[in-house]
Amino acid sequence: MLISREFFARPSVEVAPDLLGRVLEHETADGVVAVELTEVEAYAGRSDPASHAYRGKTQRNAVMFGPPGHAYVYFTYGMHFCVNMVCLGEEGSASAVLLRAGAITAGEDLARARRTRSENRLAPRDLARGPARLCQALAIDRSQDGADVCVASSPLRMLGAAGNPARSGTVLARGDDPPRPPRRILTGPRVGVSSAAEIPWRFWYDGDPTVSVYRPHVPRRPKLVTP
DNA sequence: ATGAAGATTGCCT
DNA sequence: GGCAATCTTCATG
Repeated sequence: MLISREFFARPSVEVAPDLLGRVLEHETADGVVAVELTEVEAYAGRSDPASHAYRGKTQRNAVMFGPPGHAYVYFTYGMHFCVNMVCLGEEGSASAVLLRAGAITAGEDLARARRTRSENRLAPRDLARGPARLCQALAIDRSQDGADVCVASSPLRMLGAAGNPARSGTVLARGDDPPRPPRRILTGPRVGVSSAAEIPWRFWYDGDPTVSVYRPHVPRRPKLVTP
């Protein structure tokens, strides 16, 4: 079941905890990989010093200023991609939710192949444990920037989870997972942000092994040049 | 034009 | 726990 655009047309702080347990699916020529979200972070946009949208609209963050239900993908540290879901706060607020981690629910072999660097076999919990790892497992890059996740024809789409309220009471088809019991959601400071670090806008499933480890922001030392 | 910092990760000691 | 990798974006001169 596809998630509606109205779902995303709320402040990101409301959307973020609601995204836990939802499934992001990406279909490419190689196949489908899906991830059930276990950790997210809300960014408020223009009013949030930690948001990429804080200083206004640029070429990079333009999608965040557009309609909700689209993917904002950015490139960082010269090698990593991270994906957000655009939400709606106040008009033009450019709020979004960063997808930080999840559990692979489909296409595990393909996800592992994309994530594998060395000979070591990655454990399932490590396939999408962290925002850049999640993108790598799903093969998300800047070409998915602006993708609409609310239409069935999109290669990148957001689905409701098995056992979510919309499906309770329906007869499960053979092979479907049974509904799961509700899970406790914890909240705390966002990972690696230098400003507004005290605001608890990170949400995750208590005790879930796929949730990334918390790290406070640490400024990197300037490159040292010795003549 | 130039430089510093970054919503991170993996490998090293 | 420390640090390098790697490059885009943004701010400043």
